Amino acid sequence: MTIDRDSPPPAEAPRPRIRNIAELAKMAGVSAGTVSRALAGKSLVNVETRDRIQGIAREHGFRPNQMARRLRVQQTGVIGVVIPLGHERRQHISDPFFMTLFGYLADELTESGHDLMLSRVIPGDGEWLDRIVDSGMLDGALLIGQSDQIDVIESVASRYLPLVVWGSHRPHHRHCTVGTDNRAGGKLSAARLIAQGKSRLAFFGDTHAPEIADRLAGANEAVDAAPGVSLRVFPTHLSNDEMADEVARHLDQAGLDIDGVVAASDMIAVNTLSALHKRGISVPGQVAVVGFDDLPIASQTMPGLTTVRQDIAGGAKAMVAALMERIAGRETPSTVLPPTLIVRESA
Amino acid sequence: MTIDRDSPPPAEAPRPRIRNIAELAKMAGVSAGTVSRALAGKSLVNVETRDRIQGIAREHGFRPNQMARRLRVQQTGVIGVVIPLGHERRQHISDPFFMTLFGYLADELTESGHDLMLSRVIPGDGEWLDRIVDSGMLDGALLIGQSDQIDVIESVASRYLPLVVWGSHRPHHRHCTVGTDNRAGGKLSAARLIAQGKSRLAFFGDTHAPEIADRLAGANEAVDAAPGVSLRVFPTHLSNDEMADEVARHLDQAGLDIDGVVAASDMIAVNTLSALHKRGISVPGQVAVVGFDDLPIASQTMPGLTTVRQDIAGGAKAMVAALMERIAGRETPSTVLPPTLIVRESA
DNA sequence: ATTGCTGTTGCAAACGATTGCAGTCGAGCG
DNA sequence: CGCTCGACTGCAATCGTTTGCAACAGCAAT
Repeated sequence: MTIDRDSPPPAEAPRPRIRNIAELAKMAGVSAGTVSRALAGKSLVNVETRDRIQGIAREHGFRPNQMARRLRVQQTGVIGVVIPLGHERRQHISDPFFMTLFGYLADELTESGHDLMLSRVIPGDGEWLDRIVDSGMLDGALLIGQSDQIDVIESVASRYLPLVVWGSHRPHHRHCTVGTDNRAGGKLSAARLIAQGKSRLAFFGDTHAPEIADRLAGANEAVDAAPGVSLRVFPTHLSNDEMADEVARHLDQAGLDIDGVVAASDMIAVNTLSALHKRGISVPGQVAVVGFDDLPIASQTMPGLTTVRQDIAGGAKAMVAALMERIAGRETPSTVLPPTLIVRESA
Repeated sequence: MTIDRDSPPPAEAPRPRIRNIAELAKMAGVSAGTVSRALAGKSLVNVETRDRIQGIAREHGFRPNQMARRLRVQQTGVIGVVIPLGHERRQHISDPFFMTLFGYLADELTESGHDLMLSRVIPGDGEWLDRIVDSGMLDGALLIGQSDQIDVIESVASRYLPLVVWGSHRPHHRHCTVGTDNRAGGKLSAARLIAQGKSRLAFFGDTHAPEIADRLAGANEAVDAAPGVSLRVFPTHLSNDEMADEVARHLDQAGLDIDGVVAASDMIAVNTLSALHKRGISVPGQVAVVGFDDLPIASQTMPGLTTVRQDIAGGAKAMVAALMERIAGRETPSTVLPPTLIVRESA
């Protein structure tokens, strides 16, 4: 299992390494200021000294220390990306939805020349977000999900402009959010099931998170508008390990008292599909399922998952755009993205 | 789509914000040095002045600037995580394997009190890694995958100790790697198919990446040892969009000339499963499939995916452990993790 | 009364860049 | 010849901490 324990490398040191601008300045016979300007390619230095300095720098592989530069110019080019872990404790970070959004965010951010920092989050302490935004290392911060930390978020947002949050917008919120119209999404989901002739619906999800609560509200809206249709809610965690068991338990408990399930996420839906399959219950014949998110995985289940699509890529773009505005000192309104129903086979 | 354009928030500023340690020092009537020590909880300051200073800090929500502190103490607590994008250009970052490993890495690192920075990667420029490690912002760097950048990695590794790479180990490499024994994994995969009575095998994957080439080599090893068994290789990209089409094309081209496929990754396997299903080809009856990675998704396909498991969590742990050693200035050997065959229904 | 601690605190020098301001030097112009 | 101007370059302050060293007070021991 462990190999290559042999000799250390021959440790060749071709040139003495230059540690800072002052050393390079001495070598070039100029002052530190000139070196700084030369390396930055400013026009104030004579082209030939500039080239000479850049030559030495290249030759010795010297690059100015970013930490020092950033301290001096008072901006870092670093954006913090944070997931608040409120109720769901462990491993939230590998949640596929988070990862997908995170991937798009990373693309957008690096595209615009920013670095991206994932900061330590200590739940259960009302100061986690303050610690992050006050660290002085960040030009701005992006939050993925509100969890149950609305109060903390609100309080920080009231004094810290460059903050954008993925989640649900409420009229009295002061913080800038980008998110899907979850209520509309929930309604789409339930409405689809009802349109397919289902009437004994179940909702699988954890309604402590505001997003999920909205989806449930939307589903209820559709149900209320349809006479003879009922909806039971089964609390289901979002973290992958507990989820599978919980779904199985719900299914066993409810038996065939349900003929349609509106899942609060695609992951829940996928687990439901697989649990139904194990029990020999046909989809969508006996029980229809509709998911939420439209993650890549949704198109690869069998049967294909009918789901409510969130425009994750568009959301990421909107978040970054808003953040850039706010870094520049301008207020931005919240954005709510319309969901769309993607019909596949499961409902 | 855009709401809440109304009035800006009332902008309450309860207390004048403290900008730095010196201001706080003036308020407390002590020197900056004392404040620094007090905030750090050092024992050298009188407990009662310490408490007083901490009180003022808390009251005003003051936190020392990390950029300055890190410049001074010459260590950042930040670890860079980088994916080299060599041949596969776009969207590599949302690759589920990468994301999964990244998630575990993030867990390990934050666990040990480190921040994690995803740096901009400019492919096609031999200096990308130098730029990252010489930025002066990082205590160390973790690379996910070698892609076709071995030369660059080797050259940086020869002068920069705190660097650990996920990927294949070759005897002459000087850089520290952590990775699965891909050859053994490939062999397990093909051997399973052969043991199930399959004899016309196909390999789906992109052999430009060293990891994948190893898996193919392992598969060939198993094939060579079994008389009458053949293996054809079908180049298949790793990025999600092209993959589905390619797999479909392969299947149409090969028809039933194949009865088993060793997929270079679970994502390829999942796509294969779904393409087979669409064509009405039974799994594992007519064609058996085995994947590679054992991502969470593998257990949720129908039929469940038989696959070669990489110990991603263990790998992440090993990478971080090695990195910490190296940050402390000690050499570490490479680690190669044994793969295991996870048997489900698809083969 | 001197010496020697001990427990606190202040001073000032780092850390490694950037940048406004002032100085130098030569050329050009009246 | 004196003056101005432009093109460079150097000086030194600044960003906000940390930390070695010195200082100082109070107190016990000599």
